[in-house]
Amino acid sequence: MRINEVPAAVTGRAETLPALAEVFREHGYAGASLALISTATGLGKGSLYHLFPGGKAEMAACVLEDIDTWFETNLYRPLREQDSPETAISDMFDAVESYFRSGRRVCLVGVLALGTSRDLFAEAVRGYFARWVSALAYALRRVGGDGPEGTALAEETVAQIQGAIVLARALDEPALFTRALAALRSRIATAAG
Amino acid sequence: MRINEVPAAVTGRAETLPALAEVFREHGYAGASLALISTATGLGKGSLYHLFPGGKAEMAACVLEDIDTWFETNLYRPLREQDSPETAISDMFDAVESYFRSGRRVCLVGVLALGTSRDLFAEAVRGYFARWVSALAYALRRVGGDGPEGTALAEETVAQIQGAIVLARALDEPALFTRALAALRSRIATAAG
DNA sequence: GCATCTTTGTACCGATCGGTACAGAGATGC
DNA sequence: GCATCTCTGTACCGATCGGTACAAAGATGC
Repeated sequence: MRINEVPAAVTGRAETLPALAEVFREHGYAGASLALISTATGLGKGSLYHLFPGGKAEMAACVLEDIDTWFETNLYRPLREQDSPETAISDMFDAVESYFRSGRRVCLVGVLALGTSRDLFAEAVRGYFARWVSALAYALRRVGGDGPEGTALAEETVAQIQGAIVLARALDEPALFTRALAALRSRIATAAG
Repeated sequence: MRINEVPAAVTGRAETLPALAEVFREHGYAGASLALISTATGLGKGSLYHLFPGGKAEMAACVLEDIDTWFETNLYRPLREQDSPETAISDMFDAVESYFRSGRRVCLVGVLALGTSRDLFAEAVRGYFARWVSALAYALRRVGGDGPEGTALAEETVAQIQGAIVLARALDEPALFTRALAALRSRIATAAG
């Protein structure tokens, strides 16, 4: 391990990201204390600051990047590149349903967007939603062909997903999230058909 | 001031609530430190704990109650009781547009719903959204007459409002919020007409 | 003016915050 | 086996956390 520079470190980082993400999701950026992070990851402060010299801010930034990559790979790219836009859109709803655990799991990017920490991660937050909307709008235009209509429907769809997470959690009724996705599917099918 | 029991205290409380609400909105429950609260309200710790012996938790609870009362008076009751449900719904959108400052202001109840602090205020958060949905569903049923359809559309509408706040803030594009409200208005008009 | 009660600023409490320092354990190369 | 480098647990730092104690200031009643 003398020649190569950051092999084990990178590996170790990737493995902690899911636990880190969960802490930030549940407690927000301000509420995620190092003590919580330490227990959630099973790592002491020494290890944490070895992996993330930048502290909490770097942890959150890495988590955001990880999430962004996942969405880019599993949602945005298919929406843009898959041959059948109908299939891509349907796959998107499947992915959303399972990623957000049918409404039981919160969207970290949405949480950050609402807080003051938005300023810290403004660009990442903006990019995440902007690329979601634009990829979906592109797919909608391909399937429907209604010119600029796609963007409005894409915005409404992404907003509906975010709002459904809020509402499902507030009412403690995960079924509401699933229902909302089903309604969106049929709305889009109608608009396209 | 010997006979009556809590006159000045109550007055003082009500006057601090807007500033308190703003702090909780911007920083969340965990992020709203007493130092921030103190500067925002212009009150020292002595005064704050005199007005709210229960500390932060009581402050947040009072803010939530205040918000709930406002929505009950200005939105829910009109939706339930106004003669014309169409007017009530249109007034609701006007109120929402101005209350949320055209998407520049965040919904505190939504913020709390996403965080861990939801557990502390679960009942208040649940009630706020449950009554919003049910009042709107009732108005929609009165205007449309499609049986149980109203609840689904009401849920979608409230979720869309919440999601539009998230998205407008994330993209730093308040116009998106206004656009979303306009789309909802016409969707409801279509569904009703 | 005096006594009473309310209101408020300040000092302080222990706990916890994010972050640093560093010694020693553990792995690796030769 | 020994030197080198990576990793990690622990102790500690100053700052800030939410909350308390309390004395002085301000209002009020008579």
